[in-house]
Amino acid sequence: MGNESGQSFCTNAEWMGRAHCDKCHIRQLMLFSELPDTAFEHLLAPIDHFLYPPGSVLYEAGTHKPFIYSIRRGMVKLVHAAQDGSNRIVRLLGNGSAIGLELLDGSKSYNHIAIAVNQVDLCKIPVSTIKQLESEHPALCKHVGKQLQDQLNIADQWIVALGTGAARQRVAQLVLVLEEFFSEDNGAFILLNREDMAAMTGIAVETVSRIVAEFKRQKILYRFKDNFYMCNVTALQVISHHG
Amino acid sequence: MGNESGQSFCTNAEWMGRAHCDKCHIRQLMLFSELPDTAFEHLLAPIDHFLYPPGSVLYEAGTHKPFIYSIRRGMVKLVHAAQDGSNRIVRLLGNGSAIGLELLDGSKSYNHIAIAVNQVDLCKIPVSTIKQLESEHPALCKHVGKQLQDQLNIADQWIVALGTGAARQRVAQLVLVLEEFFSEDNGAFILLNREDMAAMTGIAVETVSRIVAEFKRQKILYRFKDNFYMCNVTALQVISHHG
DNA sequence: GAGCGTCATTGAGAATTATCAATATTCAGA
DNA sequence: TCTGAATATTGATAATTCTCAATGACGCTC
Repeated sequence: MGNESGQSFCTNAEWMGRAHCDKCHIRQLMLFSELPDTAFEHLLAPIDHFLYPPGSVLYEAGTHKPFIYSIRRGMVKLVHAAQDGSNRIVRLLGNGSAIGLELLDGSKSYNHIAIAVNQVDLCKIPVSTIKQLESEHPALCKHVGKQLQDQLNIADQWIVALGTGAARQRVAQLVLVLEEFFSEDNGAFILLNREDMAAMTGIAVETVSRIVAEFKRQKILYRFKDNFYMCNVTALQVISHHG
Repeated sequence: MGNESGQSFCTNAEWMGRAHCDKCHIRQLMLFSELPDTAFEHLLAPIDHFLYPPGSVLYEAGTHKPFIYSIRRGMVKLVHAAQDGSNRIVRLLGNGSAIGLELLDGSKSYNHIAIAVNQVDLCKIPVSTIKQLESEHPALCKHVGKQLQDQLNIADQWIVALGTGAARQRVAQLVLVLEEFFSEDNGAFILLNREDMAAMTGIAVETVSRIVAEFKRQKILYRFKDNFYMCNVTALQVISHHG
């Protein structure tokens, strides 16, 4: 089931150096917002900064490397693998989200497989460092709680939006989620491959493909550049609510 | 959309008196486990103890009464109401779970409608009291985080088990969830009505009914007493994994 | 115990979706 | 630019599920 060899899954990850949280320009978006600069002066274990190419496995369910990850930029999918080999994508997380937090609650292993969807820029934080910072700065605990509450809200939205209604409604909702949470500055977003879209909505790949192709023909969804797409939000909202 | 009148939804709730957390015999199961008895000596706002009959609305989405609830005994469903009037049950929570925690993260209103499924025995805790206790006992924050992590795990399980696969598999999973988390001392559990089962699995009521009736005919599911049922776990597991 | 309302079950046909198979498109690398 | 592999689209049919409608079962009140 899990990988027992002990070697890293991420031989292709690029080490970007030691993280300098005190100088991090996006810290206010991250787990360590509101901690003072001085908090990072005497860390027992260092925080490292990595760049993972698309498709990298950040961690596997059942493994127990003592790290949590804070996503600086990029998209990560959390996958549940069933016994029969089928996969279900449970959550899609992006800039500012922290993953692997289950380790802070005494869980001995990760609950999901975490895979980079596009290039992912993240900080790898030892659990011991989090515990040290939490003991020195109780406010951190509230930020961990906020992360969890955010993810709970996302999970609820997932259940409601992607788990209810006909296939066309679900795909419309999925595109809306991508548009809302993962569009770039130019307003365009990466359209995931059909297999991933199927694994998010619980629909067969071919059905997803048919619906996406239909949206494209109707110009509700259109390619902007490369793998970036744009969509007609209003039209998709109508579809998602009625069919 | 929401109820704007300001009057309580729960005119039928029975007040069981002021809670005495320091003497609570199930405190170790609840939100306040590990807090010292002395923590409850000078509460600014009191914690009250209520008994709600089945079907009571504990709170409504969009409302903002400043209370969170700790379930001592009973089952509560968290419901998301869609614009079109359809409902989706997002989560089912029982003994020891806390609900309404979104208020602690600055959310101005509840995220769901919370409804008692059977008789529910709970403590109603003012948000100000939680904040007071949190400031005096930072450890409480970790317990809130644990609650959130637990609920996140439940939500993930919901997505995987009840949102994937054919109707028969989902209903089998649902019965297994009821058996695992909500069975009484005698091993029997309440079988929800078909409408609720449909709202949990995203399946039509009639389809749920057909499948439940089929399980009954196959003696995989059988009535124990009153509205309490028992099931053949092994058979349901086989169905849930294969069909 | 009869009547009544609510909920569960069943039936039949329509609509949706899955499955298997073929074709088209895209993209990376030679 | 060509080629091959991977991915996306489309077609045809089978299976599943939804919908509308009718019937049955159960508890409650009078």
